[in-house]
Amino acid sequence: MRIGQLARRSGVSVRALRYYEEQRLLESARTPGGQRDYPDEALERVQLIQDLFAAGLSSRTVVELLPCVSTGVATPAMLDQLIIERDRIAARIQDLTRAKTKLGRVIENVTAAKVVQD
Amino acid sequence: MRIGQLARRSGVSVRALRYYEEQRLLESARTPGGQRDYPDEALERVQLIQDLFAAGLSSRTVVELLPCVSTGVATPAMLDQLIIERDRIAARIQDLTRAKTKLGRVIENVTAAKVVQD
DNA sequence: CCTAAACCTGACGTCGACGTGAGGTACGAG
DNA sequence: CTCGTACCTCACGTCGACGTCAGGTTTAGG
Repeated sequence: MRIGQLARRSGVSVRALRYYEEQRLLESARTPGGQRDYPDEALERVQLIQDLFAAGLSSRTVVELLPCVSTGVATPAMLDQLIIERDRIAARIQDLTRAKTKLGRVIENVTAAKVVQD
Repeated sequence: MRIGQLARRSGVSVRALRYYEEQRLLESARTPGGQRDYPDEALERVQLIQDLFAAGLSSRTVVELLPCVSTGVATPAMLDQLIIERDRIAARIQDLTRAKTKLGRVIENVTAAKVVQD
């Protein structure tokens, strides 16, 4: 599979895929002409990378954790890092939940005020 | 209250407070000498701004929503925006929850493998 | 009056995940 | 062989929420 097709299938840009390779998140074989050639598994990998980015991990962290996320084998340091990131995500969820509740209350207030006004 | 004290009380930097003013998120009176002088309510306001930033809102969005968040009065457009942001936060929470679950499973796998190995 | 600490206004630097444009090469269809 | 499209490698631009440095002013205390 070439880069354009992988981009369309995964929903990320061609530029992003090259960036992933630059950051050593994603490898590619090359055609004799020098064009990238991806195996089918690359699709899952790109989706995994996207998930981790969406969770707020940096590319540096992702590159450290990708091996154990995909293989299930981890060094103690990697396990620590995994736990740190999971806890960070949990804390972030707390923050967002609080903010959502706050906005929800504002919406209720505003709506109530409007109803009264009507 | 002067800027340094507000910074210490709210836990944000002096630079950040000046930035908030630049973005019209926060007002200040001035002493005859030109130094910022904040009322006590500024503390709550800064905390509110922080909460909204933490929820991923941009300063532009915050400046649009601050009036109704603090006063409870909103135009229809503001109400729409409030709902959009709340839903965006909810979606973000979903993403993070999925990622957290995924990392949790990886941690379980790794831990299980290690226990077996022991 | 003097000094140190806190404050002021520019204005440039940062970081991460790409976007974007330039200038050139590879590939598949006809 | 040729054309159009996809691809290649630099390499600079972007955006947002500040950090940081420079050079000067204000304030509170002794």
